[in-house]
Amino acid sequence: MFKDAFVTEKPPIKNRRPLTLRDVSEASGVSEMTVSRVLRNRGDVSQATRERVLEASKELGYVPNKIAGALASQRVNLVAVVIPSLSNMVFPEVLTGINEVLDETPLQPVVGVTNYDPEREQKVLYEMLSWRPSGVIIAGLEHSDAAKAMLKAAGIPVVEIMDTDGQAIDACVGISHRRAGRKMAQAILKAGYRNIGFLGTKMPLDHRARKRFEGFTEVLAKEGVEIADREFYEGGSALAKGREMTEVMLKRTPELDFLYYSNDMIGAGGLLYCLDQGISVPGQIGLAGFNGVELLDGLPRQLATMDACRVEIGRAAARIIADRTTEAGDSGGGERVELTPMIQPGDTLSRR
Amino acid sequence: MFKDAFVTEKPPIKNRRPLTLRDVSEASGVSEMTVSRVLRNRGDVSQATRERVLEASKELGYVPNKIAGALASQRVNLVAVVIPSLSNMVFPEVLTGINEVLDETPLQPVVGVTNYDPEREQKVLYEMLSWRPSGVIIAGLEHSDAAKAMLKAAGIPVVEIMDTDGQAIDACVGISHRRAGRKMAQAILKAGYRNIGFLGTKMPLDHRARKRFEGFTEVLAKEGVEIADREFYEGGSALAKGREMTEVMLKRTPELDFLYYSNDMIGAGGLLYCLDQGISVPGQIGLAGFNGVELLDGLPRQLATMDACRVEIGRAAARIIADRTTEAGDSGGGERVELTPMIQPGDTLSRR
DNA sequence: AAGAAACACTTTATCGCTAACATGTGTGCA
DNA sequence: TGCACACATGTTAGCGATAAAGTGTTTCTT
Repeated sequence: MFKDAFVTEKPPIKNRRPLTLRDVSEASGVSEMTVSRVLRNRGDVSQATRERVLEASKELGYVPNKIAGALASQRVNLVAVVIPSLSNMVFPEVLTGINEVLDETPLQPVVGVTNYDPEREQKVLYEMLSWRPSGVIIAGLEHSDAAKAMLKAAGIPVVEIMDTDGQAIDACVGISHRRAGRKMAQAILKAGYRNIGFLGTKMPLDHRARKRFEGFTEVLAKEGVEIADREFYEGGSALAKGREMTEVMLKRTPELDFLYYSNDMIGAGGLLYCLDQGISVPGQIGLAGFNGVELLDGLPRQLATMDACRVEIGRAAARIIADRTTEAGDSGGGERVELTPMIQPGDTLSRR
Repeated sequence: MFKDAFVTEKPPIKNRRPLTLRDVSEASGVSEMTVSRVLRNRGDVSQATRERVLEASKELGYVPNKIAGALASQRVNLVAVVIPSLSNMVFPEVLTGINEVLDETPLQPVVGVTNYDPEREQKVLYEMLSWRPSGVIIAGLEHSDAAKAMLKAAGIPVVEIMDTDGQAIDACVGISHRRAGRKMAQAILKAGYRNIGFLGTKMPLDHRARKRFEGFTEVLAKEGVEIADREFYEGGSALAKGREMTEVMLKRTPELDFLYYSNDMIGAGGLLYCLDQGISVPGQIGLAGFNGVELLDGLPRQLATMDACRVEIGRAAARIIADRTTEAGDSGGGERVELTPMIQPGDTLSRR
């Protein structure tokens, strides 16, 4: 038919059906299997045909169909990464660590965002698992029962990250937020502060912030100190919120001599507020945040904080997945990596 | 055999092969096809069987295999999103917009990060296209020839975002950075500033920053004004860099009366530096950034900036993809959406 | 009351690839 | 010379789903 001749001559960009291995095999005069071998660098293929195939493939602009490939080989080089948010900076940094390690493997991360919503987490997880990834990296140890069941049933490596205070499904990489809270409390008490205020996010769903808070109050309680005031926020620009909350709290409870913020962003806001108001830091009032975000480097004074080891968490988690998918006898299971965050006293903690 | 009996009785979490439609169909006594129909809510199924199937499916913990589904139906509900970075905050916001829109469709975004490296972009794109997504959203108009070829050949909707100054492959959503640079220059000149310094990233690969710079200098030139000093940075904490660069520049060129920063983060650093030094802003020196990041709300003074419409860009891009994949006659092609960024003069531009 | 149409399913044939095995060469070694 | 064996390819049979077409039942129609 004319039409066919046409199509063969110069595929009119539009109604051209997608290229397959067959097209490449015909163009290079070998079997589809050989083309497949060349494209995957697997098995014995002579240099001559290899070149011929590669050329034909490039010529046509062929892009392999991984869907078909994955189905046939029962192997998917994807790693599902499920995190609560991208606007927190914490998680992009974790992703950086994951990328770093996976870049040297055939594995590829796929990110899903839950917005701190367990229901959404479950949905996202279901979606991701339906692509049959080689592994899952998921933030937190708290998940819906259904989500836990899915993870257990998936039969793939699962690494829960960020937090080690709790029962992991399989492997686990993170820091103990409870301990982090305790450490900070100790440091603050040691510096001599006694009237301590806490400022943070509303915590029903931010389990890690909650655990830090619990560890924090636990140590204070042992010394007979109670949180003198507290304030919680939700949404909005964290920096601005930090400002506002600090103002509110200092007006309400002027005798405070220390403010512990559940993250560096609101802490930075508080710091800026104090400096604005001419409040002497850390003399009159001490401040500390949590996370060690890079941002802080540019502030007029260095906020005391605690590094959450974000990049390292990402790296370690990715390494576990990579090792387990590579190693023949899919060895391990249940790895547990607890990193130790260090206090960075900055300029706002020691009372000189 | 004993072993089989065992496996049937109580699948010992380990050597259990993954569940398939067949397992569900056997468990509920209908054909695989019927199960498939139920799970996808498609076609006629009686209420009775529907329930039976759903129960069996939940009971077993079945998760459909989208790989197989996609291959069979030749439909993949993924949208590839290719962006240069996640640590810039600009892109997470774009993603937010994309998510917002796609959440109401069956489509799902998959993110790839290029680190501003064209070669990496090409690789990431290749990877993504090999999953045969329903569409591509990609940042920028500048791509390697091979990347452009792939995009053209893919036969799917392609939306290039962020930038409208140039030739799009297919659709395009963004702002004109050249115009944004021009507008800012006009506003600065109008406010009476004449000794203007520019601070930004090293630009070989950040085409949008480059275009803003070009637009900016173009307008200045028309008025016979030349950039009095300039400074570029790379890597590190943007806030800290803003501080440092500002210090360096003001020491080198004390007669400057305005500093234009290529992004808000370094602008904020500069602002903090000026306030620290007791330099009167905007009296003695005016400042402006670019992007309208939320962060700025918390600063002691509101930095002049220009909203880059990030969330809206994400929304519009996603809408184009969604519309084209839904609509029967896959209508359009070549949509072009140019958004208009507005100057937010804040407290650092008008000379009172 | 007979044919059409709606319903509730099942059967069959792919989708594009890869695993596993089959086939056909040339080489080395006894 | 012949047999093993590495190499270079081809063949066949799925992977787990869905589209499309097929098979019985009901339920309208008029």
